[in-house]
Amino acid sequence: MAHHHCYQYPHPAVTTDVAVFTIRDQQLKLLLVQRAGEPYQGMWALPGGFLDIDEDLEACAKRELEEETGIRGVYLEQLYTFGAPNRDPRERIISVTYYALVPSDCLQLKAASDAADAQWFALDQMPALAFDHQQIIALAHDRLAAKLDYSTIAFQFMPETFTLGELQTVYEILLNEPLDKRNFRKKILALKQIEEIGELRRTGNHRPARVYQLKNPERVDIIK
Amino acid sequence: MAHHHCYQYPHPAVTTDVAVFTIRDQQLKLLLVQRAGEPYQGMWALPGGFLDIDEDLEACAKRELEEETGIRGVYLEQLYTFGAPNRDPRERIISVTYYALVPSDCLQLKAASDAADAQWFALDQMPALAFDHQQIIALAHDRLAAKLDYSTIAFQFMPETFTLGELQTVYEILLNEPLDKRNFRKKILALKQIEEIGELRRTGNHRPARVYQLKNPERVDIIK
DNA sequence: GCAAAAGTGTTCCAGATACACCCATGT
DNA sequence: ACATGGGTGTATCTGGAACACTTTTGC
Repeated sequence: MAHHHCYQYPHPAVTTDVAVFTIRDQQLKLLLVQRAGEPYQGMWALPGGFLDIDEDLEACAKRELEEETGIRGVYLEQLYTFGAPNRDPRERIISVTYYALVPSDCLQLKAASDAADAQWFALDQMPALAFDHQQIIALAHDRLAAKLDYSTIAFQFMPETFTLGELQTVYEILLNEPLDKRNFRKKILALKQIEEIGELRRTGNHRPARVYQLKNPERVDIIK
Repeated sequence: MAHHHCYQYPHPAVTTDVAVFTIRDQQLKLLLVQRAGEPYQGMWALPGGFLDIDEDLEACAKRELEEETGIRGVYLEQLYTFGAPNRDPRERIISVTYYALVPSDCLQLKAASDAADAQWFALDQMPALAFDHQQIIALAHDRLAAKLDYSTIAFQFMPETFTLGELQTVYEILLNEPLDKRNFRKKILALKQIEEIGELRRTGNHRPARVYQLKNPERVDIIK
């Protein structure tokens, strides 16, 4: 039953790995799974796994993400392909990596067969990571930071409806600096990416806030 | 001698393909090779080929590029990884694609074993292309256009020494619009990426131009 | 002396930044 | 009544865009 798939020349294995970001507890966090098997058993790694032979790359990333963490329907973008000859001790593995952004109200994490556990980690409190995943995360974080400036990618962190104050908080966490409320609102509304749904949300001892939603929830636009 | 490399699960093949751009005859051109064997025999394709099992991805792109076209030592950056299940009729192939920029004085093209011929094509005069290479080229062109705005990537088209007039012509070709000479010089010199070598170049019936060179020829910086 | 590209500063405009007060609610 | 975040407009600054003439050479 073993080694029935034979080729004239050696073939590397191909995997996908996904760096999933969200905003939780006023911090940017990343989703990791604890490895159930060798190699690097017990260490933490990005969700991901081997490509099925008739499966599209992005479909593989989505499938592994759902199998290992229960997350689905998120914004997903290809990041980079890693293929250093010895990045995996078992065999030559090419990893096509993706990064994903999930809304801050996404709670549906589940541990599944390939992963003993899945957990959110703040970027400055990461455990020891398997393979070259530290490098993948660093690149994903750089890309996310760059895209904040010239795209509407940050909207992908928002739940279906949200207030301008909540959106500003997300931007402040991502940029790690306070923003001016009036300038922020002016810039966001000028993008014409969100619209009022006509409701007010009351939370706490203060004036209720207008509720907005994205006009094109799936879309990330390049701005400027 | 065939099919000695066996695996428990099926493995895709991995290739690299490279979209090489240059400026020639006042046009942005792309390097294609004519396919010597099946599939798509006689059609044109990007230079590229199969990854050796112990070879780094970028090394593979550079090796195939030199084997098929004689070009070496160019600026090379990973573009995207294509892996639609039926993009190659032979077997499942994942292609890690790169794009490269070569200086406009690069003449060393040679036909080699895998490619019957190598030739520069203007982007609006492309022949029929093998596989999904049309799609790869479109993406590479988009990326190049985007990077013009926020990086110093255009300098990679310049030979070792050049004049500001030559540099402006390159930008005008890439952006497909005339530029104001004074604003262009102001912006370029503000980048502090080039320096005078102290010589003048006289070409034609007019005043000689100062000759410049890059301070860091290998480096591409993000600007703004 | 004429044609052709090299070289050089200033004005103007638009988009980003800085900034302070009133409003609606819960306790 | 007071504490809390929601909501709003204007003045200033800065970086990009527009713009014309003199210089040096080959013929």
